[in-house]
Amino acid sequence: MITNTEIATLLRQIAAAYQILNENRFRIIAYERAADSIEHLSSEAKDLWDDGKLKEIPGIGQAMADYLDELFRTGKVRHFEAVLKKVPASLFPLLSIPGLGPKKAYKLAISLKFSNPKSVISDLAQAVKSHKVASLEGFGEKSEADILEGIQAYQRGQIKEKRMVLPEADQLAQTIISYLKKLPSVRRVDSLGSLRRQVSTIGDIDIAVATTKSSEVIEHFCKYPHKKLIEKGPTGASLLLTNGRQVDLRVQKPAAYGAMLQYFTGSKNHNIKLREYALEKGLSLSEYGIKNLHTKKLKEFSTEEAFYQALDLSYIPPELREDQGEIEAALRSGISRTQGKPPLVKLTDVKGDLHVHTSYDLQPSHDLGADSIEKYLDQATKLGYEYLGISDHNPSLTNHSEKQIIRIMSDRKAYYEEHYYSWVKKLSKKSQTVGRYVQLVIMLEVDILTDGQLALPEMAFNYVDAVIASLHSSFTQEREKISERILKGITAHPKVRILGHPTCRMLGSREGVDADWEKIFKVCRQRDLALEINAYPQRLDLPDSLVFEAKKQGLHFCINTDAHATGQMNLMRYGVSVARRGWAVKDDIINTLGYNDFRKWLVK
DNA sequence: GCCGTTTTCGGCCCGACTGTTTTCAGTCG
Repeated sequence: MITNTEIATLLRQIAAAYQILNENRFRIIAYERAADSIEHLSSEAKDLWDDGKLKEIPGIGQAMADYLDELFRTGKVRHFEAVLKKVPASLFPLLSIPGLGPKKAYKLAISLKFSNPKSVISDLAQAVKSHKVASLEGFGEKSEADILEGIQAYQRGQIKEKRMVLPEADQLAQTIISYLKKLPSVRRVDSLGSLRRQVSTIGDIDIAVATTKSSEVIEHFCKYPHKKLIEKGPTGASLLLTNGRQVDLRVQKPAAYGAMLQYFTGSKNHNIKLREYALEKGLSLSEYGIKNLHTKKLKEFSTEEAFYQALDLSYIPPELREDQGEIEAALRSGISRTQGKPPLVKLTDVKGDLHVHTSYDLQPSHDLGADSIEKYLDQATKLGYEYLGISDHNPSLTNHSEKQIIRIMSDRKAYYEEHYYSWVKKLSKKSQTVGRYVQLVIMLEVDILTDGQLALPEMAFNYVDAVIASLHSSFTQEREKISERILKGITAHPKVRILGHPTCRMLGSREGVDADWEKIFKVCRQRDLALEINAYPQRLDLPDSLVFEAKKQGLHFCINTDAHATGQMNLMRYGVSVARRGWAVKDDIINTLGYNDFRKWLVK
């Protein structure tokens, strides 16, 4: 099967070929945009094709849809092949080298007669070393050195550190931010880019500083422990840290800080759409401010709020800036200013965590947690929660008879209740206030087996309030099979109320399962089931893009940490970020309900 | 080649940097 990445690569090759052939530059941009769009799709383009929905992809029109149709039917596109035949195939690998674009790569491939795409990069390195490049028109001494460095950077990139998960990036950014704040001339510091937008994985750390003494700040930044100073100029600097991570600093005077913050927060597509929108008003946007195209005057902005306001838009939270309709939405709410920003769900809205694993040994199919129920209750109290759901893994099927499992489950319920009541008792002795203790919900995380059956005998359901159903095996099943499996699992028992970490992805190590989400969402909606937004940093599952889709269909979500130790309950905020990136408001999230309402939803 | 609260034609984001140039093309974010 042809993947989105492969399609994107193919479209970028066409764009590059067209660039060399001096084709209309907007046609080139159209191909690049289509490539970006397909690469960032939340589902496989092939599946959309199956459903006849290719043209719903932004940047895919009639012509592109026809080409892709041919690609999926026959495995190739005659038009693409004809275009690619006009340029040497050996130029494409060269595009991976920083500093080389289509024109230069073409020039090199033709002039130096590179014919083998597999060896072209080492062929080029060889050519540079024997100074065959400097004499070419448009190249010089410096180009040779740059190309060599580019090849080395490319080779390093091959073994480059994986992208960071959010907490790792957060922590690193915080360390640097505290370091920068030591300087009195630093007025304000913010993270920028994907970290500020709370994207699930982060490449580089970008940081902004507002100051009137930019050179002093840059000097201070460059003294931060590092392996290599990559770049240093009047507006910022870049460091490669000893842990292999890159940090970019941008400085700006306070009066113009807002435009800079906006510009470098991105996303690229958000900024492009915003500039197009501004142009219609006769305004041109840049990192320095807003220029009136008639008077040619540049207006500066100290805050982002003022920047968006000057465009007649209500403030758009960074998590939404992905060109998914947020500008149109801000425009609508901007008509009645009082409505202000969209009421996205906040961390403080969350009233309970329904997915934690304790150390109580019920001989489970998977792992136990590290801490006792009392410790979890204490932590939930500390976090200000109204309720806590214990969702251990089900007892293993292979090691127990049905009767034994029922026994284990009944013992477990008795154990939790006993410990809960003595915990409450102890607490009420200590404090004067009566009532208002964290409520305990006895749940279970039950495997959906490969055939869609739940890994818990019918009788054992009597000992739980509700169940989270999750996949923990056979992630590579075919789309149709795994979709049926999930549907069977979530409808197998009325006590199933939540679909746990739905895609089962592991960031950086495992793709999510390939399932028919539209169908699954429909059934969840019919049965009023919640989709879990698992806040565990390697999961962040549902992914934000699917939250966005599910929300459109009116589904509810439950943000859980899946904590295996009490400390991990603090990771809730990353789940909230995912929800926000999917445009979820408080009412979309089941565990923002007060205990009584929540209980009404949970126990049917 | 895409796209539409100026919709089926005629537009299409902005600026920095760099090296090879002598006014700019190419690349990048």
